[in-house]
Amino acid sequence: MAISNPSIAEVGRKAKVHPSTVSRILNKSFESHRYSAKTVARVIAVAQELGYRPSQAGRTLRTGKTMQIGVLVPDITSVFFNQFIKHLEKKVWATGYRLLICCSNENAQQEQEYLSDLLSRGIDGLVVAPSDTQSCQQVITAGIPLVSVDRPLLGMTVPHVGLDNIEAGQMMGQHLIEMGYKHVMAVAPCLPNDPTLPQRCKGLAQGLVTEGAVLKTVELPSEATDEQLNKIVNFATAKPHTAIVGLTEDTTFRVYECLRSHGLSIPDDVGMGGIDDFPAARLVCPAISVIAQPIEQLAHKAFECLLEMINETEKASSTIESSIYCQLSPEFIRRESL
Amino acid sequence: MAISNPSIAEVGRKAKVHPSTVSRILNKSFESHRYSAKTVARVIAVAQELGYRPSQAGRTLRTGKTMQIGVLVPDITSVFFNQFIKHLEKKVWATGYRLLICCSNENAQQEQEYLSDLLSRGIDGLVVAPSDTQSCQQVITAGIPLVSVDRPLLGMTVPHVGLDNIEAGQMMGQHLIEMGYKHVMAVAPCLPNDPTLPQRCKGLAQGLVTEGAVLKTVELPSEATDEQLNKIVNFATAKPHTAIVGLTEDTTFRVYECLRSHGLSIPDDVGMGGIDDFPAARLVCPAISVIAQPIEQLAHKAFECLLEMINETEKASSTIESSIYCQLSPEFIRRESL
DNA sequence: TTGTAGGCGTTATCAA
DNA sequence: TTGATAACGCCTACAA
Repeated sequence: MAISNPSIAEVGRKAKVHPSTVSRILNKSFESHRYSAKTVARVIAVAQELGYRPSQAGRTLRTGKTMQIGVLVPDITSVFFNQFIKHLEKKVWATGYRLLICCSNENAQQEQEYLSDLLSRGIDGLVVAPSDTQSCQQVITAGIPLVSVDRPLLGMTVPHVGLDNIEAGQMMGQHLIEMGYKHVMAVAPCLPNDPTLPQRCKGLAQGLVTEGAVLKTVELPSEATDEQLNKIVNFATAKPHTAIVGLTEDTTFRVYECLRSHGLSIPDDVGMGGIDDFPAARLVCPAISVIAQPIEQLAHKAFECLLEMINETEKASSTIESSIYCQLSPEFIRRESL
Repeated sequence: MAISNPSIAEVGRKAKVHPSTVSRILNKSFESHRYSAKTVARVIAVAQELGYRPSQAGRTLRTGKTMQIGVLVPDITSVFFNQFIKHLEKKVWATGYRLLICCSNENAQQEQEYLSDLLSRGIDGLVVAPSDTQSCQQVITAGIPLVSVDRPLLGMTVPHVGLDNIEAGQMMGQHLIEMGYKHVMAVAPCLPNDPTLPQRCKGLAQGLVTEGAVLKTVELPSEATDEQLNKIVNFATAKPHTAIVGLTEDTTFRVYECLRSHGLSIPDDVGMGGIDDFPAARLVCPAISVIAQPIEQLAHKAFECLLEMINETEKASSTIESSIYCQLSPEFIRRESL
């Protein structure tokens, strides 16, 4: 029997004042109403004594605001989104908002349902790393402030905060040629709706500007077959000056695991690098050189952007200049594998 | 300007029926009210057309249920809680509930505030891995169904689902003596309120039953000083047949990193093991032998237990037999470091 | 300095 | 087979 929380009415009854008085005192809204210090003290005391806690449901119904922000990411177990959420949460909490975290598992239908549910529960804004192009349409239609992170929603004038993936690829490519690698294989996860992957590839190609450099791209499914793994190993051992680049933390992890299980020596037999950093990359031996994202900055920018939109929609000034497209610079972390 | 969703009233207006009719049709609550197929179809069509979405706030105010479940963990970035949440979420979603995820950062005050906030927003139940002994008191007082996971709330008759930590320690200890190790150091994080750590130690001691076996325990703060790290290295190199056991994934990671940076060879110079598994443990070379938890099962049991309590409190049958204490068995994963 | 009344969206109870 | 009404807890324009 969930003990029903005391309402504003009960506090008022016990303090011998009208509920509205309680509301104003507890919310410190004294613009047009000033109360005697005695009353204020009494009301606060009673509220404390009764353990009064405002009902968000009531408040939301009245004000239309939930003070909740939705976050939809494709995968909550990846280090990147993990950290992102952690930073976002810290920032968000400080402003009184709370996070409603959702995980689409890279599944378009699940994403749709999740968003629909969020809209139903009520959110004041949404931060999304979309795994589907269309799922956010309903959020836009509902007029809820929206920011995409990591993966942009191409052609949808939604503000975006993410990595400069071209630059990330270039950085890696340039380092590769500096180290004398010529044959490079980029390994990508099978995510046709993730526009960051072709961009990273494109950057990689742009960075690999030297006589006879070759870039090959291959997709590695989540449950890779021996055939697919062999393809990578064959590439790695076929020629000298060969390097493999994982385009995401997951692919980097799995490729590294594969190369090692085949007894290949890194970086002697083959070079190895990755885009996105993760703890294991520095623990393994040889440690893996990676391109890291400024995750905290990403989270901060995304929330600042969202907050601005929320405040604007409140003022109904609707200066929908929502063409913010923020690209942050990556950082190369040199370790031992390249 | 967040477009206000159509309400049940607007659907009713357009479909020429009373709001309550809409409500019952959309909720399929036809026990005492049967409507003509024509009306039903029309209402559903209009709802669809208008893009009607029920307002959780209104519903909550009326029913007292939020269909939200709080999850409070000390650290969202640890692999263990990560996976736990992932599994929990999948299970919870299927029953119509949603997760409100909170991260206390091992901070008692933050935990208090979080819980207070959750109570204010309204949750139908709470799954908590407490980092403080008292913070859950307010949840109990509020009469909200509660289950602790991982870390039990000692002496508080709150249902618990967690690992059999004694058994986990024993398993590790037994393997240690089988492999001929005699001098063992257990490395723990500085978490005085985590009762699983002493239990893991206790089990370890119980497992180390052999002539001349020695168990030493040391705490490793989050930002370890050189002195603390040297202490570990000195222990590792002082005598033969020495092994180090990380009591959590974090300590295991850091100790391994430290041993390696000091050029120690594992397992030749020193053995290394850990309680709790994590991806990096199998990627490093030598791979780390660990005790793994049945995380998915943990999440399932915890939710089943919570759901039962929620349904019971609803029926107000209040058979508060809440003395469930569920301990799951660990699994030893032999790799190369021991 | 305090009170009053209305309504946010929903559903349960009662009536027709 | 359908409708009317009240109430959940809160906030706020308006009145005293």
